[in-house]
Amino acid sequence: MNNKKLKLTDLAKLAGVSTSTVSRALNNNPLIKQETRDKLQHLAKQHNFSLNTAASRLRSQKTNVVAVIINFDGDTEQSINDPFLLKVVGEINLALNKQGLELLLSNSFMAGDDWANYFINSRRADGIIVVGQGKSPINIEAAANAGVPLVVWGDPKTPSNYPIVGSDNFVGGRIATEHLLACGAKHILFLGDPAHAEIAERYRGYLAALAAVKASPQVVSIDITSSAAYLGINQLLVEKGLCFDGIMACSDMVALGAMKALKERYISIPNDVALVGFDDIAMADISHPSLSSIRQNTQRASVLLVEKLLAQLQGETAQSQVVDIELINRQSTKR
Amino acid sequence: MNNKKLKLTDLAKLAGVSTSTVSRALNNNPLIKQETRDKLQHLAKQHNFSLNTAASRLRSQKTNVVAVIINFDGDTEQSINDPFLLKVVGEINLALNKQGLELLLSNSFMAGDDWANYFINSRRADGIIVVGQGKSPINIEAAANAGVPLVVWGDPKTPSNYPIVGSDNFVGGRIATEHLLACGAKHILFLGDPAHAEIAERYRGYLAALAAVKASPQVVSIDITSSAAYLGINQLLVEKGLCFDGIMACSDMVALGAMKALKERYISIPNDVALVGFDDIAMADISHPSLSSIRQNTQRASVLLVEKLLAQLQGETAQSQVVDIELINRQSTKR
DNA sequence: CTGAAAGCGCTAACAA
DNA sequence: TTGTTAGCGCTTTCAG
Repeated sequence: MNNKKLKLTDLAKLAGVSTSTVSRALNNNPLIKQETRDKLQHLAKQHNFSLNTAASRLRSQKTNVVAVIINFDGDTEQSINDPFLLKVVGEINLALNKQGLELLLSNSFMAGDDWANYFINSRRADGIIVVGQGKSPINIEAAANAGVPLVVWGDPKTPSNYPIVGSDNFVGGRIATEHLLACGAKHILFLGDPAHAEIAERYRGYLAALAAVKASPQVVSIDITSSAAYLGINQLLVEKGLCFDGIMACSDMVALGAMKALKERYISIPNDVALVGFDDIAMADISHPSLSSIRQNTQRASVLLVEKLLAQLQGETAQSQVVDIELINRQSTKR
Repeated sequence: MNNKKLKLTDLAKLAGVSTSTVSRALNNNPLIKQETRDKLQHLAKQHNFSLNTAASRLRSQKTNVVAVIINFDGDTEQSINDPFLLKVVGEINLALNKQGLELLLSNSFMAGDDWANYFINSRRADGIIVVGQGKSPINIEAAANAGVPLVVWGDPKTPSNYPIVGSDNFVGGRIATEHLLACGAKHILFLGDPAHAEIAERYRGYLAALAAVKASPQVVSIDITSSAAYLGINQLLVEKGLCFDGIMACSDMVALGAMKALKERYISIPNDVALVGFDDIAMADISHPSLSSIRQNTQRASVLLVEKLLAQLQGETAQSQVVDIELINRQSTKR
């Protein structure tokens, strides 16, 4: 590092041009002749010069930063360790980077309840991506109503005044259940908490598939964690014995927890109980038996989230949008 | 949101004091009488006022932001999806937040090679936390040499001019291997790539444990992913048959991949092959059989990383430090 | 304990 | 196509 941090003025002097020319050149402003731009950009690199983002943000009222909030419910054990949510964050990071945007990772601890104020008024970020609807959307709604550019990963069918991108959870729940039925399951359990927005839709899909064949539903309502699933299935087996032959789990982590409980009792998967998860996390493929799952196209969703946020930053409006889902058929449902 | 974003001047007028007083009050400067401070802070809340971070960063030359770089090797498939690294990031986020610092999530794509320039010169962040040493530390070294406040999650025994916090990987590798030996394993495989800094130490620990009982080592060098492990073990079984009775895996994901390959061939775990992983991710407990593993105290490490970074920001120096590890004994090594 | 005033480093309107 | 210049909103020195 040099003794002294250069500033734009210094670079301008070195190059024998004005500061505005350097500023424009470094920002790739087409007003500046290509040749001049190249020369100045090269000079900047040579001298290890970087624009002071604080100054340029102050001046331009624009940060090129997007805040990403992982929106957990207060009362769940689902946490920052949840592999699926983290995968989504990772892919949002990539999608943002491709647009030259940076990611400020945040959570309700830092941001409090007034997201508009914390992120936007304070010029910490230009917009917000919320990962997960949670059970109560009041913070999201408040921010959206305050006019904050904001998009949400969640269930796109939820009525809202902000764009939600996510899978068609209803269809996901339905095809998962239909697949279990096709595998011969008659008594299919729904494992998950239908109070949660996305899971509620999966549950509706499950109900629809069962209704079509006049089968009756059975819910084991548990927190979205492996261990809750493990304990829930264990308890059910103790109390009622093997009263089911299929499980539609609300997530892969939940499915894997259930699987463990079954395997410990030597209940054969898929022969005695067939199992479908949701998310298609890496572990679904590596578990034994491998877990059939509904794959969510998180990569596409991330790109869409960023696009819709950019649209809002440019004053346009954006709509909720559904991304594809796909049933991945693995050993846990093969007969 | 109000029609107009308030600024400090406006708030000062409203309160009938000077801007400096408001600035000090909001920054909790003890120069200001407690009563005045309370009054002004309350007023700010009432009017939904937030300091403009861009302006204050420009003026104070301080961002209160820490960049976190997930440092993958270019030639690995290990990715942002790796559950362990993401867990570390999550815990760093918490530790930073507790100190009032924010987390800018970054990667080599955005930051390029000159981290000092990209993050510090540009005033994007005050310091850097690097998660993972990677195979080549040149970017880290360059940044440290440039005087950037920087800490690394990695192997603390690596000689370096920057503080590294992490587990004693040598001891981890040794006690894992000793545990396998104690379970009766004679031919223990090391599954992982010893070219990687942290894994190299685990490998040394493995060698030391074997040397103590005059057992001979056998390495299957693979990329740090489940599928590489699955393929690697599969191939070994095809080519040489079951020529081992224990596996010391360099990570849980790797162990789980190996486990799948074994289970598919009806090789009993732990009776035919005992298995220990590293990291103790959530899946270790939920796999069947559950996976014995070396737990790394990532929470403690995160707190230390942040402390050491803060020390550097205050001009002090900080040393590398080891955090505890713990063998978690589960079914994959029970005999 | 509080106020006045300078200036952090950049961008963009306006001028040339 | 480039230069001149004002000012973004805050913090902090210096003065009281």
